[in-house]
Amino acid sequence: MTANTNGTDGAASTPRQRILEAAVDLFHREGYYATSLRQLADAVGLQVGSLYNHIDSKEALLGDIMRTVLVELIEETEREMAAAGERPVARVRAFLRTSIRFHAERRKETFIGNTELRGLDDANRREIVALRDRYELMLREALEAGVTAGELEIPDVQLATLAALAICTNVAVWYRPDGRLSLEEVQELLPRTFGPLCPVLPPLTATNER
Amino acid sequence: MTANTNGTDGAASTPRQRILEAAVDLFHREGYYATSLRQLADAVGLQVGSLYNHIDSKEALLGDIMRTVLVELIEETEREMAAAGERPVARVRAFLRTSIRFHAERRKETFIGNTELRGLDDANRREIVALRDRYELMLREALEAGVTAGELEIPDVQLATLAALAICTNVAVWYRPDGRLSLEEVQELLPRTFGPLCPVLPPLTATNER
DNA sequence: ATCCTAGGCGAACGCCCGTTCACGGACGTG
DNA sequence: CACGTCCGTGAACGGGCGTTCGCCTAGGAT
Repeated sequence: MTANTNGTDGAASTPRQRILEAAVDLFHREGYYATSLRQLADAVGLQVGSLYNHIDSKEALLGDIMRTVLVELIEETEREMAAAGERPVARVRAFLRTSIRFHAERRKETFIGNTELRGLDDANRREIVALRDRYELMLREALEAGVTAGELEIPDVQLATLAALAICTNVAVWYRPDGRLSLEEVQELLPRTFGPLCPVLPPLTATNER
Repeated sequence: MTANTNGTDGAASTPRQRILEAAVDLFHREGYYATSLRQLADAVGLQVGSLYNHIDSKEALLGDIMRTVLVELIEETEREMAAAGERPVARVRAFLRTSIRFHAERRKETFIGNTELRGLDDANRREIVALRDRYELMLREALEAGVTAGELEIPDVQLATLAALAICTNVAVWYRPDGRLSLEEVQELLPRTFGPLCPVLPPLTATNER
């Protein structure tokens, strides 16, 4: 156990944080396997051996990045869905809005999280997959509740879950902060391409939608 | 120029075909960078040096795989859209059905095509990106035609294009031949999660839909 | 003033990588 | 039977990889 317990961000930039940031950048641009620890060391201005004062291994570094971003995604989504109230449609929309924003704002980390699963060993992979399943479940349950409440009409809830997640996840691939559409516009327009939401869009009263 | 010109499949299994098939398998399961030519040689029962009687380089092998699958995807889609007739909605649905089927049946190759772009050098990458842009354009033009014809109501055509492609591309990630739903069911149900198609589903007359 | 420790340095380790090449056998063609 | 071509063999190449380690110094605690 070398690496210290420095989690995300405290106050300034600890060496560990600078390493994590540079790793996110490199893993996103070049890919995990194509990135060497020597490149990473260069990027933070260290010798390659010194990295090991802050990380346990290259693979643990990838695991930490993926775990952190997934945990934060889940936490933010739980918060937003809770704030959206009880109505399933409002909860689904909160999920989608949060997902779109998160995948846009944290596109490097989320992209890594969706691409580099194969770089993890069994223990890490199982953990990440479990987190991802939990995230997927949050949407599926909201959709199911919508069907049960008669607010949504969905031929197959599992398929709808996969479709919605694909749309949101893909934001990390194409979104650019200086792109044609602002983040607010994307958050407003993109969910309209999700079928189950379309026919139900009008009946949602303004009081339940924040 | 070593490698012979053997394209896809002639009659039986030439060494080159066996190499391509094994490479698809390994690149899909382990990733391009994580796959070594020694693994590949083992998989086809050759020594590593012998591979070079059939390929130019590891990277050219990846490029060939990606190019082939994209070209076939475009050709099949063009054929199906042409067979669907002139009405934009029918053409959009043909695109989606073909895309879903192709990404299900060729999920290994298409997965590689969507994940390993970074493994290509500039020349190969430009070519692949150009093919992908062409594919995307086929859908966008059909959607635009639908809007112009008043058959589709789409707030932002580019966003809708990205969303639809994300849904279809993602099929390669989760589809299993022995899964809960048959390919026919997925082809029928998944497009219904694509918003713009929903309200317009009934008015399509039976004569124009094959 | 002394000690302790965190952490950077830089060399080294063993390993595996993609690629090359001289060699030799198999085999269809004249 | 001789010849040329195809192609598999197996060793070798240089280089980059992740990781380890002994050394040294700076700075806070006592």
